[in-house]
Amino acid sequence: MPDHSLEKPAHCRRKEARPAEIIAAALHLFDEKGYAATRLDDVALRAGVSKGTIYLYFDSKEALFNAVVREGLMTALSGWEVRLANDAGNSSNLLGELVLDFSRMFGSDQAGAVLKLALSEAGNFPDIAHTYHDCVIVPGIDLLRKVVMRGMARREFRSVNPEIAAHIILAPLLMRVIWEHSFSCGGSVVPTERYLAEYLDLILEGLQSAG
Amino acid sequence: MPDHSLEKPAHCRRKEARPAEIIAAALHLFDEKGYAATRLDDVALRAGVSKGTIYLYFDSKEALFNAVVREGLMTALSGWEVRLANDAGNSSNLLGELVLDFSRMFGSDQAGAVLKLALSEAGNFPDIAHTYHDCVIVPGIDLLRKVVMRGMARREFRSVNPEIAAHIILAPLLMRVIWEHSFSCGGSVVPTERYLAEYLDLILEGLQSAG
Amino acid sequence: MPDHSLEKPAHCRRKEARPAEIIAAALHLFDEKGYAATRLDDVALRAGVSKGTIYLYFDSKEALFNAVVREGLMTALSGWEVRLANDAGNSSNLLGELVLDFSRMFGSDQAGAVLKLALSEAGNFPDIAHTYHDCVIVPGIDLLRKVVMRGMARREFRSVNPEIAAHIILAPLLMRVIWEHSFSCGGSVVPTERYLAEYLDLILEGLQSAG
Amino acid sequence: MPDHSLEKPAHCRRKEARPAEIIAAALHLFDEKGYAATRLDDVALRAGVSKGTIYLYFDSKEALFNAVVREGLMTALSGWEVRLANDAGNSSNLLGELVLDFSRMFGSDQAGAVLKLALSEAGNFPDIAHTYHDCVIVPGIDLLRKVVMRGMARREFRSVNPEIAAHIILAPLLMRVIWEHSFSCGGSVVPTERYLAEYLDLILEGLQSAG
DNA sequence: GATGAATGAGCATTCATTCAT
DNA sequence: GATGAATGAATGCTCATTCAT
Repeated sequence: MPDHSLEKPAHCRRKEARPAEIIAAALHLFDEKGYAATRLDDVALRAGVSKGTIYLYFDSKEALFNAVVREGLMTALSGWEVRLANDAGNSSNLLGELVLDFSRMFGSDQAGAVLKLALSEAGNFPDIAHTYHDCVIVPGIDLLRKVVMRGMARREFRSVNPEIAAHIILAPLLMRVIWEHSFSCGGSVVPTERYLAEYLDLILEGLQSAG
Repeated sequence: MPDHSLEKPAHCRRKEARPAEIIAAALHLFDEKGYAATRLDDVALRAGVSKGTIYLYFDSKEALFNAVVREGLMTALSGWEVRLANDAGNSSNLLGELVLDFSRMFGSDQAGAVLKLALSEAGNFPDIAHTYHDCVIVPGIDLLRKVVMRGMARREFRSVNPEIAAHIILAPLLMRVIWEHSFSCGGSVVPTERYLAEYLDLILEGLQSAG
Repeated sequence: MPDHSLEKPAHCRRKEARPAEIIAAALHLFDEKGYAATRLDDVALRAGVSKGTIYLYFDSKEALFNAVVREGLMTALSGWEVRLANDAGNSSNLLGELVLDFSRMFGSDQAGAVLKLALSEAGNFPDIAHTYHDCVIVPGIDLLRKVVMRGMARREFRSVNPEIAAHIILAPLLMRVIWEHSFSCGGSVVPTERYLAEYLDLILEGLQSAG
Repeated sequence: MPDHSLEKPAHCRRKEARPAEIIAAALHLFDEKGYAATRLDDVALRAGVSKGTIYLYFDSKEALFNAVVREGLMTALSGWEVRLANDAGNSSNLLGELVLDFSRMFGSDQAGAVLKLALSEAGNFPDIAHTYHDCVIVPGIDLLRKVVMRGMARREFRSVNPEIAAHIILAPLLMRVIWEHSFSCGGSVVPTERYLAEYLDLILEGLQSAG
């Protein structure tokens, strides 16, 4: 046990940090055990606060859950809209980089866990499912569709339904996230690098082959 | 009170059907509300039995959950191993039909719901996750890999990593199931027919294009 | 400890008796400690059931409180309306007997405790206060007013405002109940018999003196 | 931030007034919601101080409650002992004025609320009940008894038990206070003026009628 | 003195599980 | 076999109280 004699007592840590600490602890446990099976005592323990403290910042367990998911929404793909408008390069490269960005985003604990959570608990929290859908899925699909359309416009890609193509491109990325949060103990899956490379190869070939 | 002397007593009606009825009721509710949020009272109500009766057939709520998932495993893709060994046709068609079969399977309430359940509750029930993985996912991936390898062997498909390709082919199908069980209220998504057609087109193009 | 070996096990006692047993236990404790300070554990203990059993019969603590009060309403002064219509006797005697009846009613544990409860908790449970007012106070005042009016009509009583007179006649009776439920430990108050005799004497003198 | 250097710091404003402000806020809320249902947060809010400040002046919630009731005791009928000793007038008038004084006293928010409180919470705070009894009820009854005895001594009133008569005279006054604090929403009750007039008429007639 | 963030014991409520009928 | 009343451990939430600032 480290020596705390020089530190400030726990209950004096800055008020501003608390909500984030609690959210982080809650996200971890919600992801691990699901909403219903997570006890607020455990969240408190993990956040290093007492149970009552959670209620200083969140009205209820459900409100905490909401905050957890909403917090995860913010990490979205900012910057891509601008880049899409300006980038002069090849659409295949663009798509490849976008896919990599998605992968990085969901690879971080937070966004991946929130995705898993939103999908798992959608039945009990329709509002959250809706919010997640509108704030993460729809913009993601949008970005992909725009890249596909850009490729089609520039004759780099053959003619496909861009909406559906976007869904199909996104699916393996999301699936992989769910995978890792559901069967993580499974161990020896294909490493992300190789998976992405093969995946991009297949997708791009499918899109480009008109050429 | 009517005279039932000539009928079987009501509680003997379908003695053997009981477990299946309970499982069906449980699947419905587990799918709708998740494991933890489902009350055995509600399962009993929906199955038309008393709460105590559930315990005649299942040792505990968890045992019931196990039975629900295990029941869903049985519907798997039987027949395909044989067909793969004998079919002389074109691998693209074969893949197309296999994909259609997956889609039909998961489109049924049961298998789709079990997939959703297995993924959602994997964190709390590693055994179930493991079982589901071994009994559904692995065989499914196996089938797909074999078709891909068959296509490659017959020079119908270009050279890809068959394991990864199988995952990528499966992903949009699974994703779609999850989608429907999570955001079902969303309503106006792309219809399955169109989705599958575009999806097959993209995948096959990606696989074949070496030609 | 008595020998229970020949009795039925506790949880098999007849279903119909339970609510009444729980209500009786709750009334006792609500009266003694007030609504908020009464723990459902204690109610359960006193009723000889487990805490969960209370919830088989009542939706919540508040619902139990409602039932307790509503139960106390039923003991009202039935029979008096008929008697008032038929009795040919002297109004003073009639009033004396009615007062005695009130006193007996509120002297029983139940009605007195409910009166105390309804008054004490009126602030937090306006509905209950309202119900109590309508079902107990108003009919009680009504009865008294009718007797006063009867006495006035028969020239036995002088002319007073019957509504107000009824309130004033009732007040010492109610006050005594509250007294006993509030300062009961006080001990040596005036005995009920003497109190009622003096009270009736004063009241009747006040009413009759026109003569 | 404005410059307060010439003013007293805000938190020093009315240092000595604080306890009284807290007591007033507490009385209001205790009266409205009862002791148990009143949160110290709300008391603090209403008193315009922080929760911790309450503990600068009162050791505990119960201590605050004690202070609230004790504060209410002080407004008692001072001056009447002297008046009783000296007044040469008619006892009926004297009783009438005393009753009016009681009515005025309990009509003020404070004394009425404290009466209601003392009665409602007597079960949980026997000490307070005892104190209230000794400091308010007993002196009040005493005053009334003395007036009754004075009237009897002067042959203005007939012979009654003065102790019991005092209780009966007090009862409608107290009852009315309880009424207003319990069913206040009721609205259209008899106005105090009329009530008191009729009440005095009845009581005095009852006392005097020997004449 | 005054504050308000933090605490944690306490309580209402739920629900899987049992068992006498 | 089937029932459903009864159980009690588990858990979300509240609020009086404390104490570093």
